[in-house]
Amino acid sequence: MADLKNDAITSMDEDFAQWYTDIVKKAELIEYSGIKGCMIIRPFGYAIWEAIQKELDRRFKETGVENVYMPMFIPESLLNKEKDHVEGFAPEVAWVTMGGGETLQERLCVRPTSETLFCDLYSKIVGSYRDLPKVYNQWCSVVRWEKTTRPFLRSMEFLWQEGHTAHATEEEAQERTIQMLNVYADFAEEFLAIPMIKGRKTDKEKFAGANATYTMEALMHDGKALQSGTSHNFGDGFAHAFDIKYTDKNNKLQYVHQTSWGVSTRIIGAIIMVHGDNNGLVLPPMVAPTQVVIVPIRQQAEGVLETAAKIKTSLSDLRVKLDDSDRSPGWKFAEHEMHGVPVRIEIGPKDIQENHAVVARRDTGEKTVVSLDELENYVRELLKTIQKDMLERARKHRDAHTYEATNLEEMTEIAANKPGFIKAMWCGERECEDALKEKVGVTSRCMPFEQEKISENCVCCGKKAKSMVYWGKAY
RNA sequence: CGGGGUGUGGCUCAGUUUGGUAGAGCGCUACGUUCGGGACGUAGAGGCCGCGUGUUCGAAUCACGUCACCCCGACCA
Repeated sequence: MADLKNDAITSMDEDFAQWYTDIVKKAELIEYSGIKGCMIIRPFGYAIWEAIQKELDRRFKETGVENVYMPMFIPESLLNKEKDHVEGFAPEVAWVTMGGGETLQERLCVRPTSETLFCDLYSKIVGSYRDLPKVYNQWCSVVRWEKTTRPFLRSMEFLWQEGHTAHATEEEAQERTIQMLNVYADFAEEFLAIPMIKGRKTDKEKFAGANATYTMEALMHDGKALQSGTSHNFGDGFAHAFDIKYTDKNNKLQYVHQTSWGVSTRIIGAIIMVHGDNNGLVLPPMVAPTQVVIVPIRQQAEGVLETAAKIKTSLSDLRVKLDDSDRSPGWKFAEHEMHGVPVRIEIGPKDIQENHAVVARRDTGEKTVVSLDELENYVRELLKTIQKDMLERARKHRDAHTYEATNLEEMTEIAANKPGFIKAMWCGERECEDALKEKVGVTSRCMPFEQEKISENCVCCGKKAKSMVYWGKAY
């Protein structure tokens, strides 16, 4: 704990990128390793990931997901089986060409994602309609040879989960694709207090090898978008490439229909950039490794630590920490604020004399004097309130930074001056999507499920519009 | 992968122009006084200057190479 504590972080208004970097370092989420693009996730950062894993995994299993573990190496021949997929990923795979000092007969890629391995497995274990569906998931790391990297947002190796399913029918696959997107978005809103826009990716933005990609997009504090989770419907494309067939009830051979879906440690970047402030991280109570910290004032004075310990015991079903280190109170305040602890209880001799404590909220900074008799209930309620308020605040911020444009001039003006989402109509043509990227500097984030009619015509070419699209600058 | 920047105790940086063998503040350790928003005093510890090669009597400083990190773009979870 020797580092950095006395330096304030860069203000987010002054330099958002530097603010982000300061937080990941000073809140002790990560340390840089000596390896390009690979970060060390420190205990505090990993605790956040564990909380995410635990909750997501629970939600997965409620929908019938089973966990497996796949090899981290993929033989080149296997990766090459599906044309779009290999073309999409080839530029960013790492290859193992030697083992034990010998050159390999066939080189192995370090998985950038595991569709091919799951397909290979399914081709072996699926034979009858009775074997379906297969709803597998794995928690693992993957490697993508990225050109530039940022902690959590884009690293060469990152942690994630990847779900891969095989179904008898197209309808069932589509249902599962949407189901998992909903699991993600509900999780993000209820657990991480991050409101999501759900929708479909344009063909340009969809996953290599997919028929359709669905996404949830969040808006960061600086007005940039972050793709926070994706769910893909593969149709039967991979099934044809990998020969995954089953015999149906009528004794006819059919190809399976598949899906895949993933959420990565990138979502920790979203937590930071949606909720954080100039004092550091702000964590929603649900995901916070420490939900309540008790800071004793003049802790060697009689009765202070004893009272603090009693308070801790009364809240022991929560994640409570009593900070009785010999730092000054002010130091502890700043320290726990940097780590985003949602609630702080201050307790000193004066409080004890008057039978109360001071309760401070991390999200608003508000301090309240609470009777010791009511403290337990007060804190429990406060955690719920904070969780709710944080979602509400994030939603307001997003809505306040969501704009509409009906023509190119408007859109250019907004994109240049008002960071955020831009809702605009689109004709469905790739040329217009490319042109908006070129001229306006925005990419399509998604075609939301909740469509609105902003106007009749495409914001770019003026022809008849097919759908409303969220546009923006993205991480 | 292009463009820009940075590597000197744990952290932030000075020193590099003009080569002479390393400094400051913070942090850290011990003791004491403190404690309601990053306390104070006293005494200490800690660095072959990212790495490599070269030039030189002599390199943190000059040259070449290399690695890593940061920022901005193009591509991705």
